[in-house]
Formats: sequence, C-alpha cells, structure tokens
Amino acid sequence: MRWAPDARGRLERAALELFSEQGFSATTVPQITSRAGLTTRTFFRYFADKREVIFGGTSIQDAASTLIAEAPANLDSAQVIRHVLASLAASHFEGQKEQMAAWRAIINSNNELRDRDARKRADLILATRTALINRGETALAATLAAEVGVLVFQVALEEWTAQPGLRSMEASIERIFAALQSGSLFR
Amino acid sequence: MRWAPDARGRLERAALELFSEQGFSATTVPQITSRAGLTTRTFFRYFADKREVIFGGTSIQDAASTLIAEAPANLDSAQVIRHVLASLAASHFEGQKEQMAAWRAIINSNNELRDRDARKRADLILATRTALINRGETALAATLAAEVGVLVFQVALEEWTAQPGLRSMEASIERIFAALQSGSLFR
DNA sequence: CATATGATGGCACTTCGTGTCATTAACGGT
DNA sequence: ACCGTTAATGACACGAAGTGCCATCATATG
Repeated sequence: MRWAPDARGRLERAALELFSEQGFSATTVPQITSRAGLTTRTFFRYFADKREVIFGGTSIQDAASTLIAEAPANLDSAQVIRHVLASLAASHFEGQKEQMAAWRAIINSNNELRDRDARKRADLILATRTALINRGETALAATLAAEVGVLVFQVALEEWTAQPGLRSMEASIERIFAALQSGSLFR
Repeated sequence: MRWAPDARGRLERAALELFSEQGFSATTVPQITSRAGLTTRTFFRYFADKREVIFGGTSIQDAASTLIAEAPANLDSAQVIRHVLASLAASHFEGQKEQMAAWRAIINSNNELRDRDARKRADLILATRTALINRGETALAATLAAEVGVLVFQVALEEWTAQPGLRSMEASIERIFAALQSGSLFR
C-alpha cells in the first residue's frame, strides 16, 4: 500500500512537533510535509493555510451550536450558556489539560496564530448568537449573551491552563462567572 | 524636491481607495505603491504587512492606556471604564460615522482583515487590563473589567455604524451597558 | 481484468515579505 | 557656498506562502 493512512492526522502531528521544536514562523510547510511523508501540494488540500493546521482539529463552534439548539426550551439564555459551557468543558477539555496548555502556548507565542485564534473566537460568538436567535432571543440579548459566554469560556480556559493546581475546567468557569457577577461592573 | 510629503498618508489613502474599489485580496502592494508614487519596498517600511495599512492610523490602545492612567484615583474600575469609553467615543469616533462605517465594511468583507481586527481587540483588552492592574486592581478583576469594557465598545461600534438613525456613539454605549445590566446573565 | 474514482505528486506561477546595498534629498556646521 | 552626516527612498535578489492545472497512482467495483 503506497498511501499510509490518516494523512491529515500525520500532518497535524508533524506540524505540532515542529512548531514546539522551532516555533511557528521558523517552520516551513515543506518541513512539515517531509516529516509526514507527503508533499507541499497535499498539505494545502487539507488545510487552507499554514495556520489552520493548528485549529482544524475540533470545531467547538459546531458543538456549541448543536448544544444550544438541543437545549431544553424552558431554559433562558443565561441558563443555556451555563449548560453549554459545562458540557463543552467536559466533552472537549476535561482530562486534556497538558495538551491544551501546550496548544495555548504555541498560539500565544506567535502573532499570526493569535490573529487566527482571535477570529475563531469572533466566529464562535457569531455562531452562538445565531443559535440563540433561533431559540427566540432578540438580536441584542443574543449578542450580549454570546459575547459574555465566550468571554467566560476564554478567560476560564486561560486560567485553567496557566495555573498548575487547578483540576477541572468547570470549576474555573464557575469561578469566573461568580467573579463577573460579584464585581462592580454591573451595579 | 524629489520626495513628496506625507508618504505614509499617501499609501493609506491609495490603499483605502483600492480596497473599496476591488476588494482587499484582489489589490496587490505594487498597485498601492504605484498609485502613491512609491515602491513596494517603501510600503513595507511603513507597514509590517499589507493588513496593517488599514489599522495603522490611530492607536486606540495607547489612548485607552493613557486615559486609564490619568483617571482620578478615587474612581473604581467600572467608573474608569465608563469614563474611558465615553472619552474615546468623543475623541476618536464622533462625527466620523461615515468613515467608520466604510472602514468596518472593508474589514468585515475579508477574513484576513477580520483576523487582524480580532487580534487588535485582544491586544486592546490586554493593554486595558495592564493599565487597570497598574491602578491597583487584582489580576482577575482587571481582566474581567477590560474584557467587558472592550465588549461594550465593540458591540456599540458595530451597532452605531450599522444603524442609520443613530447620531452619537455614546448613546449606543449607554444602551449596551444598560442592556447588559438588565439582562438575565448576571442574576 | 477493465474501468471509474479519489487521493497524491509535480510543476509553474503570483504575491508577500525581507536582507542588503546603492542612491538621493535635506540638514547643520564652517 | 562647500562638505560631511543622516534619513528616506530605490533596486534587486531571494525564500516562503498559496493556487491552478494536469499527470499519476491506488483502491473499489463491475
């Protein structure tokens, strides 16, 4: 068999390795494909650009939209957001703290990746907003709930991966939510 | 005199014109420099990359940091944020609604520009957070105040530029703040 | 065994962005 | 008015990113 299986996975793993060894910008696409046993042209068939190889893995966005759409109809937006954050933390992050920390470290070390990461956050907000509007929320309420939900998730993720002691991400989420409510910003 | 004045301004204007005529990705740097009467090499002396020509103009970030540092010491974070948002709206946006709308339209029409725009938002959050910490806030409170402040500003800017009727941006800011407080998210 | 289909390779090409050195204008001192 | 210094610009080569197009190979299906 000439074609080894899981070409996409091989590319992702090779890229991750090289990025943590020599940094993102010092790594060229030919280096990645060479390690994965493929060619440059094939890389760009799987990933739209060099940055996407870092983000292509799991689409939080789709998961969030689905969770919102399937949430019980009697919950209000705030309850839906809390429910979705807890579900996402459990399904996509729990038990992967080491990997997530390494992943965040690579992203935060390079501005091109921070660019893309920030847009992913914006896209997640937009998708969440749309899903909330589909549940009957007004545009403004949906926008604000989506913004705040993603804000909490982002801050919690950063805290959880940065601090050695923390065990579960859900605890961080609850902590951030509580700090937001008890702060002076909304009174 | 061989060197016409305001090379940077000429490049910015030429780029803006070409971007709205043919779009961002269809415009090449040689096209921009040709219209501005300069060379490609000179373009990259003024702007780190093609995207920066859109953002390089005014640094909201520096203005915000300065405003926070100079705010009266007896204000708490929430009051500082409100004060800064109102000042920024007045000094950098008021009376420029048309330009801002055109600017936002160009950015939102291209993913590379959305990338960079989203990172600028993240950088503004970081700068605001640092300025608040320098005032004596705790890390977590500063993070949340910065996140919420930039959130309000961003949503208000988008609403203000998108809706034809609205006259002052400060009114949008107050509206967003009020909606955030009266929403169910924080109770 | 033949053929259709999908995955991969090869290659030329454009654009972006940088390193390096040459050239030109402006400025200050004498 | 002359000269040397400095800062802005030009010229050119180059590597890396990303795309279009077609060839080639493996696998499934009949």
